[in-house]
Amino acid sequence: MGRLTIADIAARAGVSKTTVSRVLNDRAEGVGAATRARIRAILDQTGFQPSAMARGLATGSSRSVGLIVPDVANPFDPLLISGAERTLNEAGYSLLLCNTGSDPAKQGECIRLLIDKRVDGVILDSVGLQAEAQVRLLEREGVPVVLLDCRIGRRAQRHGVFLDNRHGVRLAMEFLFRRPNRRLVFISGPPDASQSVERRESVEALAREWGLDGDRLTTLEGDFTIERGCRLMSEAIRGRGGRRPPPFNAVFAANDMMALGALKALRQAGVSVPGEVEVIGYDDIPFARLLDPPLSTVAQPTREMGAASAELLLRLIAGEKPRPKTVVMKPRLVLRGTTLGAAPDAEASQSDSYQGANHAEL
Amino acid sequence: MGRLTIADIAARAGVSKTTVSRVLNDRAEGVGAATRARIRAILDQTGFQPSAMARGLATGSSRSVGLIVPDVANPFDPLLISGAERTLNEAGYSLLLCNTGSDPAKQGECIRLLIDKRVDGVILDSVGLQAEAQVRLLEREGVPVVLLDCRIGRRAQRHGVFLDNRHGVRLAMEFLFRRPNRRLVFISGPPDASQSVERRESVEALAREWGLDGDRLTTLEGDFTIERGCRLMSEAIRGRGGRRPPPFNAVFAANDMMALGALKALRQAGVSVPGEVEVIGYDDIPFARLLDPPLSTVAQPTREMGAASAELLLRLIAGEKPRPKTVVMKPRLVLRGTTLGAAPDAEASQSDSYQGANHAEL
DNA sequence: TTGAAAGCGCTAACAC
DNA sequence: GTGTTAGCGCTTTCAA
Repeated sequence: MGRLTIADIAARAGVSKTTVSRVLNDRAEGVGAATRARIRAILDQTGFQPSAMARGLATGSSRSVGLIVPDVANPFDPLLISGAERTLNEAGYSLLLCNTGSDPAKQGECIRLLIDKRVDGVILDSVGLQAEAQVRLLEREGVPVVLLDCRIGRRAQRHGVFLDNRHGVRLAMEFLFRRPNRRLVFISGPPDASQSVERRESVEALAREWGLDGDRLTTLEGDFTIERGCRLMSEAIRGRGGRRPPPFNAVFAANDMMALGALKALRQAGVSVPGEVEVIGYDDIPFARLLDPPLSTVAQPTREMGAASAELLLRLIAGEKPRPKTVVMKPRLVLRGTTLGAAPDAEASQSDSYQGANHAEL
Repeated sequence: MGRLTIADIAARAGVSKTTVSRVLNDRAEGVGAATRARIRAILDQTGFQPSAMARGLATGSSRSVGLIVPDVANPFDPLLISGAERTLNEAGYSLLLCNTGSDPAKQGECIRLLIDKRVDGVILDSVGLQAEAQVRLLEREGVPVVLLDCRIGRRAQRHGVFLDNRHGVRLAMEFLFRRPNRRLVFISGPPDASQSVERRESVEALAREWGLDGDRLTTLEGDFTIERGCRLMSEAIRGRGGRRPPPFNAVFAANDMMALGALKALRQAGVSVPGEVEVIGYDDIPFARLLDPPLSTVAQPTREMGAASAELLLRLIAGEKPRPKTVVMKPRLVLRGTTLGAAPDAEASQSDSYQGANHAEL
């Protein structure tokens, strides 16, 4: 092919590479108006595109950032990605996407890959406990890191964008316990996901605060999947006998997928939702509102979180030392069809759309 | 920070950069066993990561490819991405993800960006009619392109991975018309998406072939969104009067989103599905099976298509001239709860999972 | 088996 | 305002 280089342009314009470079980078000074125009013309006419690699090598910046997510095919991650991608692109950065499949080893490989691509920064929506060491690898290389929706290393004050899970849990719990005689089943997430841990601990804290005994609150150990949510719920319905109605009247799942599974189990058992049992999920994945009945859930401003992480990272890359170091977003409780006293149909929830995220900074 | 360079390693090992480079690249010859071991040790110990940019500049290959999709947040695209990402990563390539938001202008920018990143190839799941010119831009630069699930420029024989939409439509139509007295509403997609056009033309071809008159087949102009599917369906139900039952007993939507909207409209109108009206969608997005009733649909092996596009691109990058130039995948008809005489519940459709994609090559 | 030197395409001091 | 000269960190002939 023999791609055009800056030298070719310089030759055609009868100037030096430096001058072309100055035009390319829109430097105000250093080039006369006439020369500039002439070079511009040649640039347009040839459609010359300077090599980002060569430029990166010379400047020490690749103008790209890595985004590591557990699983693109999750209903959750794409929103994070799209929020981040947009913000980054507008700032002239491109996105190197890494999918770990929730495998810590693959996550390590991704990080190494990003290091050798010399990304200017990394947004990490991570899993696993090796993450701490992996992040340190990046830090050692001087690569700014923003944690996205995951806490790593309890103590370390790292930059990050998080959801206020304590608040989210409180919203759901206060709603479910708004009336007396509530008996709740909480389906928790896996113990190795930080969001899951936070949500579970928040439920437990509230239970202590309110003096809930084992009769009022049962916690089931889930894993964020539909199947598990479904299985746990069928077992809970059957209880020790096969009696009906079920020994509880409210379900709170640590994510929407498990809530979905739970709904399925309830339906199969002929339990009416929300009549006999109210159900609240967590996340507000796009399909939550499409279910029948549409799922009531703790909504997180996912896309905004992605965007916020990109903004934070951009500031770090620019060399700022942002205080505060973390952005904590507030979840909202969205009541739809799986709870009582709320819009029974998706139709009525047109006003569901996020009304601008709350940025509460710590 | 002062990152380590190959020169530092060379100095520590008391050898030349060349020698280190040879070890780095696992060249069999040219380095004695002892030296090699010594260098290896230093490499591990320092955790040295060579700069992909410098390497790329020297070799002329960035070992990265661009993937352009309309919208990550679609239920459809993530599967394509994950299929492609995996294959590429295994081959040592990383993925530059570009989200066009279905905006042809943004798509142009993405392509320019990828060119100046000097990606080794591009996978394009495109939109719009300017695409032809944009692709030519890449071709002019000598960048291999694989079209993914989109046809561009009717005549040009470009490399690509496609779905056999004619076959998919036939499967659905033959099923729906398996009994006499069927009156079908076909909800088509937008006229500027190639898949949409193919599906619509296939329906029309079949209608001619079978001599279906306007009484048996009504085509509605949709746009692939839930809302439009819902609105079109409610209008169709009301028909010219407000009579019930509706003037049709089958609905075929050109994608699942519109089928979803149609289901909602039917439910709101109190029409029983599949009792009074059978519904078939297209795509088999992950949530199709989670609906109640689970959606019958024409399933495409989305993830496999992503993977296939990556494989094809990899071969092009390797300099092969693959014949055939295109891979056409076969869709399957998945009968679930919105059609009669099939598994009425998602539970029964455990065997739904793709049984290996059919690769029919043209 | 090893190394010296040139060069990939660009930017950035520092002249002129 | 413009050009010269050095690199950026690697690979790759070509000699030794």
